[in-house]
Amino acid sequence: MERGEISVSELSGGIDLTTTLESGQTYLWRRSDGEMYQEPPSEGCWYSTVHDEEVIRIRQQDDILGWQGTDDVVPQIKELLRLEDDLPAILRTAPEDSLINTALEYATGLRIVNDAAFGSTISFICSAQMRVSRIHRMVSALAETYGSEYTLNGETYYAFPTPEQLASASVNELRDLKLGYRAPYVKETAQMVADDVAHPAKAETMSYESARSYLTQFTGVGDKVADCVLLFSLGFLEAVPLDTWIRTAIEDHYPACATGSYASTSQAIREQFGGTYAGYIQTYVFHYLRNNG
DNA sequence: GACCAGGTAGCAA
DNA sequence: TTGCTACATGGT
Repeated sequence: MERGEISVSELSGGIDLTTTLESGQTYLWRRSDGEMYQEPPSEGCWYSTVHDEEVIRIRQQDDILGWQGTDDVVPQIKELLRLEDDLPAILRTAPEDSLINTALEYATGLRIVNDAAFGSTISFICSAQMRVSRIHRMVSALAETYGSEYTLNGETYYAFPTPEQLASASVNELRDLKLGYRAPYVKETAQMVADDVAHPAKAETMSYESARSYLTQFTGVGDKVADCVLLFSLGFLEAVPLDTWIRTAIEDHYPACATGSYASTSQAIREQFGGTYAGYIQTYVFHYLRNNG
């Protein structure tokens, strides 16, 4: 096992690891002291994931990010947590208003994540009409049931299943994991990727609008889920997913942006949030609203 | 017991 | 195109 440290003060804008990993962007990490979201992490507990066949553990203690891995996983951590993003420069592109100012202050150190595309896609298919803690439970169940096992320092970790592994599941098995009506969506999308009909990662090099449209060919992926995948796994930082929270915020704070269709409302709020990094701003606002109603 | 949660597919007009 | 409605499940 390798281990090491990353100095938080060397990151532009720093990071708050718990806020970043428990703000409903990613469901591919787990906490060593039990369930996420309910209570703050206990002192010294770790977050873990399996990425590209390597176990990654990370924790934050004040100004230090401690990490452990099957190898030197610093490059993977930098990529997954977007540690190279210049946070102050990004947040300066946001317009000044009371909601945004409050949200930016509330979630200091929040970074957008960069999950693997397939796991992100399935996670957000599962997210339909579901609270974040339950999405996390569903995704964890998928990993433990169909994912490959990895060992680090005597502990077992589960990778998110490959498309082939997930496509081997029956709809009834997925329903037993409490996926509900999302079960056939997950099955069909996994099958499409396994059969190489299409792959979410292929959207990465497209224009934003084309990429969103491309992703909606997967069963269970509509405009909103597509925007989540674009923002949280494919680097489209302008994507603004219109979920129930953001729609409420639009009605309350930016009524002029509520222009009817998803596409036009999305474009209006994207411009309202400053364009290029609108998705970053959206995630701060979402996190603030979800925790403060 | 309603109501709601990071919605989407299918179908009618 | 736009506007319904059904769809699972668990927490408040």
